[in-house]
Amino acid sequence: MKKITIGEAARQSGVKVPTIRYYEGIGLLREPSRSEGNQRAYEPSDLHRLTFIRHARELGFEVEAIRTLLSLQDNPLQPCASADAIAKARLVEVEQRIRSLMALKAELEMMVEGCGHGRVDQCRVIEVLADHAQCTHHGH
Amino acid sequence: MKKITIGEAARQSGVKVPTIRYYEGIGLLREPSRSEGNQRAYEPSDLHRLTFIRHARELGFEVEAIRTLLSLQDNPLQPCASADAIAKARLVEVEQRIRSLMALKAELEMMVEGCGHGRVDQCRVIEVLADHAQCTHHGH
DNA sequence: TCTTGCACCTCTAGTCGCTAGAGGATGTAG
DNA sequence: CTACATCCTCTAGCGACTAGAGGTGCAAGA
Repeated sequence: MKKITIGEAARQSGVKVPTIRYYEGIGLLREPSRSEGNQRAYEPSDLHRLTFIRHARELGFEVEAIRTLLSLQDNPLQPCASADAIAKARLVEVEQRIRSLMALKAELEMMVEGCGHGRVDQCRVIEVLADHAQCTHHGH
Repeated sequence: MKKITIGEAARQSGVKVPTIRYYEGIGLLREPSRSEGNQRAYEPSDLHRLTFIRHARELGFEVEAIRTLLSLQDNPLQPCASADAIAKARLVEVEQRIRSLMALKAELEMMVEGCGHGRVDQCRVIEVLADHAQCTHHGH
């Protein structure tokens, strides 16, 4: 098996070099073997793990959730209810976030459209911010 | 004008007490006058400013953007192009974030639906995370 | 062989927007 | 007068990195 440097691992996984070292520090990634000159030498399995982590981070999973997902991956004979629960919880979060962002979008659009590009004292943007009652959405 | 305590200001503005002190520390809020016993005494104008800040934070504006928006509000005779630009930039951010979250939602739904509640080695959640090529959306 | 220059090493501190807690002073109600 | 809530300042912590200092390793060209 070919070992690769941390820089190469970064290139291939899409995770930055300091972030890889950070993941090692918090125990997401095992400590790799070292070259004679004390440089980290990664194996293909580390690369897989890194890619898994990157993908999960992109999906917005927190490090603690990823820790659980990784330990599930390491024990493939367990029931996958935990993985399912984690993904479902994340899905609910994402759905909520989308709803809230849609409301914000509507409010921002109202602000921007209402701006007549005149002076600040007639500006809808400032006005809406100053007076919450003008919001169409009062959920926040 | 009636002065109020920081706790009352927190209650009326919806901004927590330590957060109000924090805003003062970073210069978003002026230093209020003090009572004999060195306790902060806020005026109605401070309350307006706090509400403005809270509302802007809820809309996701960063503190630096709010600093600019506040200085615009303080100088109402200026043209409002800056406020407009800030709001527009925020709108673009929100739209991008919504798009990206929609893609994540689709991917998470696929993961959750595919999970047959069996063992981890057949779990779609883990599988998709491990193999990025299975994603329907390759933007990330 | 030497040197250039990049990639690597460890360690600490900074980012953002708060939040938590220690340890003490003040204000108010009974 | 005594509780007790609220206030004060100060420092440290959160998550997930990112930046920088100060030093070592290594491969390639002159």
